[in-house]
Amino acid sequence: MSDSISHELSSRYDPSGIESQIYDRWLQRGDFHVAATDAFDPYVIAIPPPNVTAALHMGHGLNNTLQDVLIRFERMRGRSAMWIPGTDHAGIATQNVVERELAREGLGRSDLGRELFVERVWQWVDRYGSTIIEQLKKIGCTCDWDRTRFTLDDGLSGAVREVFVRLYEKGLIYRGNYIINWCPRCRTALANEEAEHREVEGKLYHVRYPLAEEHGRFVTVATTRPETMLGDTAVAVHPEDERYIDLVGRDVELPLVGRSIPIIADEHVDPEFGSGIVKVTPAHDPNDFEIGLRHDLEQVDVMHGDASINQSAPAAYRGLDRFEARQRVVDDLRELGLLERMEEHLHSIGHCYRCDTIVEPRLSLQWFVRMQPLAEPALVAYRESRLRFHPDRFGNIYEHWMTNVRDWCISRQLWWGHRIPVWYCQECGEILVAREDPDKCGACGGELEQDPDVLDTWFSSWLWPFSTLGWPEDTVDLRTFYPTNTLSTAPEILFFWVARMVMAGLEFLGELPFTDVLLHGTVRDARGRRMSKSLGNGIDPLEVVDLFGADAMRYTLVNAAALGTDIQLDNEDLESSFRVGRNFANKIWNAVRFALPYISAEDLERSPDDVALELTDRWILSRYSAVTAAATDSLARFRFHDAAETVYQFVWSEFCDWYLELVKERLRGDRGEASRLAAATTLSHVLEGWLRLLHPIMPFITEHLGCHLPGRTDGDTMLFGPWPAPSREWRDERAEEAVGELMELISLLRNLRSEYSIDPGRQIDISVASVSDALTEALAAEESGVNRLARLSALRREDAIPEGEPGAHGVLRSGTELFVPLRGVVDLDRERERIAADLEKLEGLLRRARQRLDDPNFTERAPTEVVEREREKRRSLEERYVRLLEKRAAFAEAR
RNA sequence: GGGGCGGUAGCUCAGCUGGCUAGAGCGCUGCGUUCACAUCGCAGAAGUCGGGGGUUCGAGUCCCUCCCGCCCCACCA
Repeated sequence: MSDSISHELSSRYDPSGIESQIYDRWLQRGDFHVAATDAFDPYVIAIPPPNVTAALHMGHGLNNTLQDVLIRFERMRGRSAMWIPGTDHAGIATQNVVERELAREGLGRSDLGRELFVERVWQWVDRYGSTIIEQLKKIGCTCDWDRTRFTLDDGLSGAVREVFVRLYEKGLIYRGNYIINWCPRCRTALANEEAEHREVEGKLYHVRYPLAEEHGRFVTVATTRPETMLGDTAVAVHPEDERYIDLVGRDVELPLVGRSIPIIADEHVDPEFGSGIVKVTPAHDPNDFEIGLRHDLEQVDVMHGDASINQSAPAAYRGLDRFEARQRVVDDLRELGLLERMEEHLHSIGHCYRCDTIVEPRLSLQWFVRMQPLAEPALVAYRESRLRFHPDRFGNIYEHWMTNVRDWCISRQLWWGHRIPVWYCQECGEILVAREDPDKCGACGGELEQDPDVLDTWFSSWLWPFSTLGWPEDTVDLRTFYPTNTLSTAPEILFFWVARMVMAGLEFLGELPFTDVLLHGTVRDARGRRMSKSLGNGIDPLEVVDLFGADAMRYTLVNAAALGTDIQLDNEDLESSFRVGRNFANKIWNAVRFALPYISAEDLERSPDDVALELTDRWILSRYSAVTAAATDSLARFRFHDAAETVYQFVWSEFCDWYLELVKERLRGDRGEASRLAAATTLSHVLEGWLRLLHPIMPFITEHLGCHLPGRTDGDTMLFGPWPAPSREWRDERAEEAVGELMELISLLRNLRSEYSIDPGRQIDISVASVSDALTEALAAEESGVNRLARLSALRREDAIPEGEPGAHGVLRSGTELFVPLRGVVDLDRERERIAADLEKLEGLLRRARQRLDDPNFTERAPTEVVEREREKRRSLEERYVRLLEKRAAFAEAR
């Protein structure tokens, strides 16, 4: 029966077909859905909603694998694990995509008008919006798809509206004219965080402004944006700057423009920088804006929304793009002899995070959220350790941002998004902010017009952990699943999203939205560059899934993702990048394929405690127990890499390389029924156990093989555990010591074979003496296994190793000696060399051990167990040393 | 200008609270295909843990300093 199954399994693991079949089965059974009414000890993750425009990239692959590992792990541990999926409407990004599509038809958004355009975006979303959701399924994500949400659906829009109104009523939302970051290409305001500052090699222009009423005298100002001088309304010096104190109060004549502007004194000016005189453009620079307020200066905005020069500037510059205008201004200044000099200047300037256009700081009437009152509780939660970051260093970054938080510009001059719920009365100017759309002015009954702008995308995302659960309604879902537990995301959206969610959760629900924030590393290419569309160095996760399977990809990612570190993959050599995972899947496959014919449903049900365990069984059970504890602890602490590595080493190096090899003959019944039963029982138990340990990381192959174990069917699943919980009673140091020495013996014999070029097929006789108790026990239990693995024809126990006979010598750590007679083939010189080398190494170790133990500081101050370990080490080293000395003496005489 | 991260084998990286002879995978060298796996097995070579100083009985691990990469934040025009 089981034999026939094993024949179905080919010698190579081929994930294609298997994965989708298994996933469909899970879906059909509704295995990922958790109803609030049945929830037990919920464990909840809200997915970072990918943009609807997104296609899966490796960053998603990594992040969602990690979340799925956590969800599966907790689900197997018996908790109601619920993972809320969904997508983000991604205001700017999505509008851009659709505008590009329109452009190909030769249309602009204004050709359609607002309503048709938004209609068009919805069509696009309906058509492509679920792409990434389908892709997440391919990599095995077990989201509760029934709960899939979209930041622009009715429920979430309601939450956004409620929040806007509440904050407005509380005085935390206001409208005002301030300098914001303006993207001239997207033609919208951006938040501070949405302007990415990068160092750029620019120029610093030193320009002479002639003093009014004093011909031939100038002041020199420095600027990196000469075109903004068209909007200058003052020139400023530091109030204590001796050099210019006499100038304060006089006027200069603004070149090219011709208006007179005052020279003022302001603290902000740094007398050390440049000439110590600064031009003041209140409408185009945040500092100048502040200076302007202090000195009641006029604000002259010289640009249109697309950053071309507007009517406020002299005719010669109108209509020019800001960079053309810059060149023209510089040329004209030079011609007038007013350009004193130009120098190279490295400075950092903002770029639009969506289209990379250089943003223009610009005066603009926008809506803002007052952040400080929201930040305070968010800071306290962190300081009281109710909110934890992994790795914890991100806590500092969070704290710094929260402490220096600035108001949030939330209005966007776009059409795609949540319309700002504000109406302006056309008659009396009354401003209405309302939960329900009003039709007449409440004050005068006049006509109303709604604010044309929409809200920042993040203004809906920051509500995600509770808006997805039905807030502001008081739903069962909300009461059951909020707060969520873990948030996993990339560090770059710590401010955009994570920090703001914390603030929103505390403000609107009075409770943190999650307790643990996991910030994973960045996926990079072989040269260490971040993977990106523009560099074309990305890896398509679906291609990897097609080539090697989702399990191989997941294992590789998890294995590479040590907490807080970036991971490097080679986009030009996928095989080398994902080989680890692929090979491991194949190893698992073959281990099970080997085991299947020997185990039965009864073996699987029987407890190892109910059979006559032999040493090898006790050893693997002990190791299994230790590994399970370690892996469980690692997963609970977000140390995915450790968990993956621990189980990998156990499965490959201990279970496959040693346990399976040792029990082969027992499984065939060569050592009697009782022995066979113990082996089959232990094997079944441990095998299924580690399949479960691996399930969160490699869900498909483990589920597939798990369902092929005897007595198991497609109706069974690993999804709901149980998570392995081997008895602590199985920990057996004695067995680990004995089998450990057995492995040491076999390895040494293999080493000698290799060193002496003994034909691998040839069986040899060896002798052992001074055999330790542990090895005695191991040999009693596994002599035939040793004979097979080391290819021995005989293993003779002697009182002493024969002296003077030609052969190879070795001493194990315990002091056990072994001798391989090499009649006729031995090379005496070679053996002397080998012994000398061993002696030298031992001498070094022994010297260090003795030095330590001779130092009373060490024996008195170090913990007793450390001292004890050191003594044991010295004892072992001395014993081996002495034995080897004897060998050397014996060889000295041998000819 | 602040803040942070990294520098461990040829390559990519582990090494969490200081304590067995510093590990893994890949690569490399040699050997090995009779029954789970060549996507394999066995054995091997390979490391001044970036440099220097300090704390300690003991430092890859803690402190200082320097060098070399990288990142984040910041209103030096």
